[in-house]
Amino acid sequence: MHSYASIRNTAYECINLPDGSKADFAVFGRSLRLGGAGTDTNGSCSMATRSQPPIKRTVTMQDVGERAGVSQSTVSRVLSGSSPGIPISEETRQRVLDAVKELGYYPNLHAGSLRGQKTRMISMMIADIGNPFYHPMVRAVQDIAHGHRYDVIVTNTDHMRENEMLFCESIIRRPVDGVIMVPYHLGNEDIEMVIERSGAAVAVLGQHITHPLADVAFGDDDIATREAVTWLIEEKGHRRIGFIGVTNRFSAGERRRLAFLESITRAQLAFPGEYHQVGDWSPESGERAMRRLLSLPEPPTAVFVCNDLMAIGAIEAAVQAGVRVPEDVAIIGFDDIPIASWTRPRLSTIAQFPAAMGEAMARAIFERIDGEYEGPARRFEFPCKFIEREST
Amino acid sequence: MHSYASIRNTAYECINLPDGSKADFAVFGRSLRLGGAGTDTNGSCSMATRSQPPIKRTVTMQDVGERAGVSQSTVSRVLSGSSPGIPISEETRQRVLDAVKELGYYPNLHAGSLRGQKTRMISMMIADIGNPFYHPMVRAVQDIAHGHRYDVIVTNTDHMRENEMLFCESIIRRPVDGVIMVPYHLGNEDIEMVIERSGAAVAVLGQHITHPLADVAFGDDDIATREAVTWLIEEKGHRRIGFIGVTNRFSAGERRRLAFLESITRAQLAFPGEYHQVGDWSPESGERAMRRLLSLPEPPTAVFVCNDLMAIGAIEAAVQAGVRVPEDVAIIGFDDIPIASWTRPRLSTIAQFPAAMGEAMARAIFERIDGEYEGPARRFEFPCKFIEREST
DNA sequence: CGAATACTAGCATACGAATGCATAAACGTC
DNA sequence: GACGTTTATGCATTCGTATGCTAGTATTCG
Repeated sequence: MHSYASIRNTAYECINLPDGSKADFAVFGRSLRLGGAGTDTNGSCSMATRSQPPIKRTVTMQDVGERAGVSQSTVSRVLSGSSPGIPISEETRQRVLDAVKELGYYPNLHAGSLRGQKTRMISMMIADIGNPFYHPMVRAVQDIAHGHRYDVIVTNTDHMRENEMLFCESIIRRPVDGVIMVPYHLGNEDIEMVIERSGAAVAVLGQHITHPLADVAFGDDDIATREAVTWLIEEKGHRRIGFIGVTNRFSAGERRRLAFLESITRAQLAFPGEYHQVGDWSPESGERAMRRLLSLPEPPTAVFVCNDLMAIGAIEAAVQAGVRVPEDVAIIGFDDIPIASWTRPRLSTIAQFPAAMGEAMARAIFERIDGEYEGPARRFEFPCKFIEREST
Repeated sequence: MHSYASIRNTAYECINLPDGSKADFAVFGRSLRLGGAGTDTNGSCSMATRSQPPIKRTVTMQDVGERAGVSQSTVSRVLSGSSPGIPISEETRQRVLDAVKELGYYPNLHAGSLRGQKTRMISMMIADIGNPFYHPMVRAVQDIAHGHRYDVIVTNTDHMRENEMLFCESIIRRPVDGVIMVPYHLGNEDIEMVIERSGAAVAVLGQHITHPLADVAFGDDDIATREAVTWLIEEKGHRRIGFIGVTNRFSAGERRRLAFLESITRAQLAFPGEYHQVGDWSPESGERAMRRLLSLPEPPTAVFVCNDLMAIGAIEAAVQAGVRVPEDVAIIGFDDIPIASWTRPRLSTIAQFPAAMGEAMARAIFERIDGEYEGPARRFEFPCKFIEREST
């Protein structure tokens, strides 16, 4: 009934070109309907002795072989480019290729995964898809993976340790070729376990990871933080600066807090405890934190916020409280997510480059997967960049 | 050396509880280091005849069986809750469970996938992770999937037909239990093929899909569009209304265009061709489209934009052109992504409920996967809701 | 006391593809 | 014409798990 026109016409008829190049694609099923052809030479289902109706939905190499009058192993060799030592006659190769087309054969990736070949999957762990910071990163990883004909499993942790550990377990249960993660709690031991048990190539966003085999990407957010805070003090003349951060001894938030404190101390400014507020990266938490700061008897005249989402919440809180930004209070964010340039006032922030980070991590693991690199862990550092807009 | 403390302490020791409930988790490896225990009863690698060093990274049921002094099949039955007819003595069960713990055994999901059991994966196709509209949807799907202990493969199509077809092919090559997609080009035939070849449960966001087995979710965006446009005309008194849409005969954009035209026509307003501008869903394209509208000799006093991202671009274009929103031109968007309430002016828009849609689709496929529902396709309609803010 | 009936647990096989090894045919050489 | 060599293909096994079938041991019944 259906013609499957759109799929059928795809331009992927490139299983194993005569010139020796190979591809893992087999398309152009002349008739993708299965089990109904009728006039095949020996097209009846080979499982006919079963009590179940002979409906077989998957086309296997066995089927292709029967159709072409060769064995399954020959089909495998034709399709996989036959290891150089083992020649295949041109006639056989052609018969197999024809049968592949006629039956609409596709290789079953699950089989290869089980045999310990490539799984053609990578797994990616991020904290929250809802945070735009991660989008370009996921994007970059996906694009590179798809270029390698890999699929990507994406998982959120919501910054929770338990979810990060579940992620590791899921990799042991379903080993993949590569893993990219943004851990907030996991340490080198956990990564060691993932590598040892799954054999995957691992890349991590996180300065604190020093596993000898895990490639690492990170931003120099401490430097950028010091520069920005110093700028607030020296250029803008702020003396009372608040800080909205997060709780986690590993995270970038903590690194930024230390860098912030360093700048404050160096300038010999006071930093009362109430000036340090804690959120959870979300706009709502930023809004709450800002409200607390604004309700202080002597509120800060500038606030350094650990990410843009919380900074946006902070702006919102200020607007609602009738406090002008930046006249009454300056706000500075971190990440430079797209929204940052659409708020009013537009948000001053420190740009990171998640797309570049994602790309670096993806390239790193594919170099390992493809055997192009086998050495020790590499560390990719990405400079951050302060962007002055209207909120400071 | 390493203790793997964090993983080891996870609270997932719940393989197959005595009460009959079962879980597919096996954790608490007392010693997750492999091949080094030394004093195992028969812990030496069973593959010792190989020339390769006896480093075996994966712990299999065979290993567990040897440790517990039972066969692999018995281990399987203990762990999988043993089909009711086949009882297992409590002592054996306990020995197996102990061995599982001691060896840190995890089931290998690839094996089950090959055997044609559940793959414990679902695949999700969206147009663009960069568009916040999809986040709550992906989120909802992931959360429900993880609740079922499923992983989610996420793929972008960038609205391109070719990528949508590649997605279908990838599902044939690596069958999954469930598929959720947001197609812009695929039709019923393509979905038929996916279902037939992969056997997956399929749910689709898209009113135009009427496949007898594919559950469908969609919003009543045409109704919402008519209401909003009529409101612009009747309540706000606009007579010259522009439209920024997209090109695609299937997409929601086209449906909204038709609904828009209907309202215009019913009000007997003129709609010159230049008032219809086309973008590609992105803010930049919205900005360009708006610039074209504003440069007309008689620009519209209100513009209906097919999604929020383009509407934000439109606001940007207006601001840059010195045109006041909403005094000089009213702008109305579609989707109600979070950013919409952070722009200035805050964007009036038509809310959709992507989280609810994602949840509906995920529940639908899991009902089919779990065999709780086997009937014909269901259609889940979600009302849209106009939200008046400051841009109109 | 022998036989029927629980209980248990192991053996063998299948899933789909890759690959080492064996084999068959064709050809050339002495 | 026997043998070595090349060329082309098939057989059998492997990956880790689930499961139908078989076999053995206790327990109970006639």
